Amino acid sequence: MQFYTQEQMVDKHVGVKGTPARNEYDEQVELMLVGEAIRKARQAQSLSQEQLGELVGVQKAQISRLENGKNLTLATIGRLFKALNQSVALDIPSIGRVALC
Amino acid sequence: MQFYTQEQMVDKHVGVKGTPARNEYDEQVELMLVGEAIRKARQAQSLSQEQLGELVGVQKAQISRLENGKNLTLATIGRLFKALNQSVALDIPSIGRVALC
DNA sequence: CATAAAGTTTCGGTATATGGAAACTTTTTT
DNA sequence: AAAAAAGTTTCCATATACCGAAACTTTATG
Repeated sequence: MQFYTQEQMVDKHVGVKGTPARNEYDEQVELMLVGEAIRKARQAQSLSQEQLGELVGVQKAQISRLENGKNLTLATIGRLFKALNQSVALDIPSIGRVALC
Repeated sequence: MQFYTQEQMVDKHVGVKGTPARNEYDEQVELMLVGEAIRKARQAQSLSQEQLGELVGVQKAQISRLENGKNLTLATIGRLFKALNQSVALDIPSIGRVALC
């Protein structure tokens, strides 16, 4: 019986690093990770999506989309963590950090 | 003679923290800082906007816009620093870091 | 298992990003 | 100061984000 790593499976079924399909896949994964971070932050404060929506000023549907990696822009992320009362920064090692809220 | 801090001037002429006009202003400032970070990273490698454009696969006009804080999305930022061979991460203290490339 | 609460998806209209082409402006070099 | 290089802006068509409303699905709770 042969076993495969996650990386091998993705290479095989999506494409290796650098191919257009793989780039798009990797981007999606990153966005989903950001979404998951939002979800964790919300849950850590025991808020429902609806409650967070009220804090931010959007509907629960929008919160759901954000937590699932959709509609994520820098501005949106900033507004969200601002409402959650948490800092977010873009960290670029060679330059420093840029606070988003 | 009366002197004012930057913060006081912004409070007075744009609005205090929390007002819609001020929020929009602060967002713009953040985006410009990200743009400046991109510019610095490019210059550190002695690349022209045109050369960076070739690396990323876009025209120099687009690089110019990005460095001036326009058209900046997570995906765009990720692609850009990838081309510059530098890591970028979203840093959310309570949760951790999410790499964008 | 029935009901409510929480979360997700679809529809649809508006806003913003994408990025090429080309004109234009600023900066650098000679 | 003329020419070249670098950077910016405008125009424009297409794509994606934005986000409300409402239907729908999943997960808790009595």
